Formats: sequence, C-alpha cells, structure tokens
Amino acid sequence: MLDGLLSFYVRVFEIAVSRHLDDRLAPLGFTGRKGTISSLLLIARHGGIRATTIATLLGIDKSITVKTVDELQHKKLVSRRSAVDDKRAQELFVTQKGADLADKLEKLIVAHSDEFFANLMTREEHDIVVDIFRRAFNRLREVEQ
Amino acid sequence: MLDGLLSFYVRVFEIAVSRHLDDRLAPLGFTGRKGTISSLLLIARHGGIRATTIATLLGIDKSITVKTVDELQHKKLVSRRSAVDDKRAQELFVTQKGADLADKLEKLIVAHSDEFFANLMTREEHDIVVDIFRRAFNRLREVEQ
DNA sequence: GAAATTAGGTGAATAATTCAACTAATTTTT
DNA sequence: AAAAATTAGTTGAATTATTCACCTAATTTC
Repeated sequence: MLDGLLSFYVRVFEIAVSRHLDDRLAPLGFTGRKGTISSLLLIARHGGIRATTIATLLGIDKSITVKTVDELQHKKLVSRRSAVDDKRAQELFVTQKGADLADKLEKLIVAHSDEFFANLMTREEHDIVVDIFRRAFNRLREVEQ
Repeated sequence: MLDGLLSFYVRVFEIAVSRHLDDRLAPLGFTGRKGTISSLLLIARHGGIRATTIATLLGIDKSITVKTVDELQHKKLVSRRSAVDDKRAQELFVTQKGADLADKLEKLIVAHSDEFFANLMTREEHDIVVDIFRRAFNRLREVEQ
C-alpha cells in the first residue's frame, strides 16, 4: 500500500538519516536547527551566496534562513557583507573558523551518508539512486523558478 | 559538495514532496500532523496494528503516535480495542468513515507521488529507485530491531 | 515472587515552522 | 522622473511538532 510510494520512502529515510546524523554529530557538541549544516556548507563552497538563494535551494522559508544565518554569525562561523550592486542584499561568507568547521563537517557527513546507506544497499545501487536524484534535483530547481 | 550526498537529496526531496502533498490535500480540508496520514493508512491496511508498531515503522517517538491516534479517534476515523492476549496493548482499527477516507487518501497520494516525480525522472528511473528503496526499507527495519 | 521490561499514555519544555507585516532598495510602469 | 510594484532581508507572534522524563498497569524474566 505505502509500498510503491516513493514519497513514503523519502519521508521515512529522511527521518532515519537525520537521526543517524544527529548521533554522529552529538559527540562533537554541534547543535543547530535542521538547515544549519546545509547552509554552512553552501556558504563555505559558494562564498557570496545570498540568503534567498539558500532558501530556494533548500526549499525552505527565507525567514528560517535568516535565523540560521543569525545563529551561524553569532557563533562567528559566517559573516554578512552587503553587496555592492544591491544594497538590500547580503553576501554571505565563512570565517576561517567557519571554513575549518565546514571542512570537518563535510568529511563527517560524507562518511555518515555513505555509512548509513552502505548497510541498506550496495554501492552500485547507491550510485544509481544518487545519479537519478541529482538530475531530479536540478530539474526541481528549474521547475520552481 | 552536497552533490553526491544521498542524505542531502533525501532531505531536500522530503521537504519538496511534503509541500506538494499539502497543496494537493488543502482543497480537501484535510489537516493533521505529519504522520497522521501514514498512520491512518497503516491502520486501514493492517487492522489490529499497535501504536508501538507504527512508531517503529515510521521511526518516530511513540508519544507522537499516541497523539496522532488520539486525533484520529477524536475524528471517529479510528477505534482502539485492547488486545485479548495482552491487556496493556491497544489494537487499532479504522471505522467505516476511516476506511472510506483511507481509500480516498490512498488514491490521492499515489497520484500525488507519481505526479510529483513524473516531472523529475522517467518512469523507469522512478521504478528503479522504488525498488532499491523498498529493499533498503526492509533492511532498515530489520537492523533496528 | 521480586525485578526488569514493555505498552500506552501524560504533560511540560523545547524547537521548528509559518505567516503577516515592515523597511529599504530596486525595478517597472506610466 | 514620479508612482507603483517588486524584492532582499528581517522581526516577532502564533502555531505546530518533537523530545523527554515520568507514570501506571501488565507481562516477562530470573
């Protein structure tokens, strides 16, 4: 019944994978709302990215992004700089501390994701799913424009 | 960076697919917390299922399940009946009204899931992913026992 | 039969999300 | 070029969801 439903699996795995990541992160004392890590990594890799871009990329409300960035800035991981070409816009950059943490987190998260799914599917299956999802994700972002 | 991460895609698609379902459900005036629909469908298809089973299946806290069932019962969609073999346990059943709603919802959700992903991947890709996830899901539930 | 575990449940604390509203900057219209 | 509409970021309140510790009663385990 819920058996052939991709939406169901996406939900269930989201819950399970989040829990797994929390377990991995707990020893590091890292805390933060759900989109915090994704946001930090996005800023680390795309210096100058804007809050709105993060919001549309992750599919969340922009007010959440603002709160997330506030948090990251308060921890001195991220800085805001107003854009020269648009004084409304704030460009986001990681600090050195933020860059270091992003590197650490990225390694940890790649390991976590691989480990979590390694128990559940073969490497080939994993790569097939990633490939399909990657293209689907790109299409999703096009559609939502 | 987040690019090859299955955990990332699972999260992003969970957000997007939930939103899509909410849009589809809104006209029907159906409201309920996140696991409400999954719970109702599980009870409809597996009459006599217990709250704890739902909780472990969906990977959520049992207190959430209790609240969800309270809600469903209050709407006269579900009834509790204490099990003969274990007086602590409550077996869950749908009422006629619950069964009707479950049928309606199931059709709607299958349509929603198919429609959502049809825009993002081919039918073959969809079926490949479902197949992999189905087996992964079964393994996940084994592991968690 | 005592001790430990399990099912269901409660309620308070915490966290996350939504939403409407606001300012200031920018773009579009007229 | 002034007026109108839109956009980026932000705030705060209301709502919703989740976690957690704890409780009772029933059942197992020892």
